[in-house]
Amino acid sequence: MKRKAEKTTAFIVETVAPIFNKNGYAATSISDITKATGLTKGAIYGNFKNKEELAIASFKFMVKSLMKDLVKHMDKSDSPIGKLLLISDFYRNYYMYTNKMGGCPILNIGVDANNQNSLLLEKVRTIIQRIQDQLATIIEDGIEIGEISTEVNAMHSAKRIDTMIQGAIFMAYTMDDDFYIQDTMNQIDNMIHNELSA
Amino acid sequence: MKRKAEKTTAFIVETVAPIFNKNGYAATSISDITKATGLTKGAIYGNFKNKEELAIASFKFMVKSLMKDLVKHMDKSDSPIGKLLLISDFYRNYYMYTNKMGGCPILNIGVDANNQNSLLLEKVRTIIQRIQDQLATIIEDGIEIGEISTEVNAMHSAKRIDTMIQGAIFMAYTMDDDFYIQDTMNQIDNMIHNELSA
DNA sequence: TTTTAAATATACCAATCGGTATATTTTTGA
DNA sequence: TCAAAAATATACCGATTGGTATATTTAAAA
Repeated sequence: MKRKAEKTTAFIVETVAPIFNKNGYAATSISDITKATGLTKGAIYGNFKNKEELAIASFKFMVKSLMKDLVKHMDKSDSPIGKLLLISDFYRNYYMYTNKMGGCPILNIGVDANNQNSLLLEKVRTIIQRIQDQLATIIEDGIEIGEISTEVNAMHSAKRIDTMIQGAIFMAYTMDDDFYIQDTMNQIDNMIHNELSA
Repeated sequence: MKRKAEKTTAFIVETVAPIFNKNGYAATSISDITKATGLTKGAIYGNFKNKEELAIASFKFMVKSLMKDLVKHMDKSDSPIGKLLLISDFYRNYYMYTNKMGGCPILNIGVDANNQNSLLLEKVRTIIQRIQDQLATIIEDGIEIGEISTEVNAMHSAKRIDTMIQGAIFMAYTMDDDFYIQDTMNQIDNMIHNELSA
């Protein structure tokens, strides 16, 4: 007796993740969760220690699939500049793309967890750090092969791009207007061409 | 018998506003409110119809004092370019400044209210719109007196600046790192000098 | 097919939720 | 000072909260 129905665990996470993302941690109740999954408390607490653990699993799940899609999109180019342009290109569809999962988990959970749930906040910080590290690595690769100017500070530029992206996402969702994302991605493309390119 | 002790109303709002700002609407309970104010439910519900009305009053209070300080800072210069530089200068202290009120209310309530509380969301949208309109007006004034290039789209630039500011605030608070704000304000200053100035 | 453990459902817990009706206190105008 | 009204406190409401103990069902190994 080994193989347990851990399909249920995955099913719960997939079903519940958009709810946590939309409503936030405190505003999502266990009854919301049982209602959405069609399962009972027994099933939920049989698969997760408590609400917090489920929220963390949900966040991880969303970010994982998000990053997988982003990396897949990025890999359409081999050159660092090409990859950078594909990142902004990915975010051009981000509003539509994240709508089905209740918005951007990094923004939503980042704000929600601040001063509320330190474990969740730590997860958000880790993923932001990872995104910026990856960005910086691409820029450094570009510098190495002479595609990007040697005067560029890779980590600074990575943080700038990430900051602009998050600002655009916040504005787009709060104002329900995709313009902010499109315009910011244009700006980032200009930055790549004018400030980063060697 | 007219003059009532409407001091209490103001006192409740001032005391409770940072709590709503930090915790969000759903995560702030009436008992949080009575505990913080030292008053009872009777006093709270005597001054406010319900929790939502108090949350809205709290948000309005924070934004009002925020805008008052921003405008006061801006008014240190008469020239449009000078005013724009004073706006970025204002936000250089924003992290410390908003820490005592539990973070940026526009970011916090904006994210919190989305998909949760449509009345609050509407208030956030209104204030963002107002900020951008004011910004655009300053830029238009600059164009009129020849200080800013006629090729500049005032509203577009206003939205760009606002988007970058909000991104910086999100990153600074989520990562607990003021760098994001300082660097973004440098970027905005560069934009003002290189892209906006005639 | 039967045994056994894993998975899920049911029933319950005290605590807290937002809100209200009423009692009490404080303030106010005369 | 005194009566009326305004403001606040108290006591309560049903509903819901996150969580648990136990009963039942499901599924896997023999």
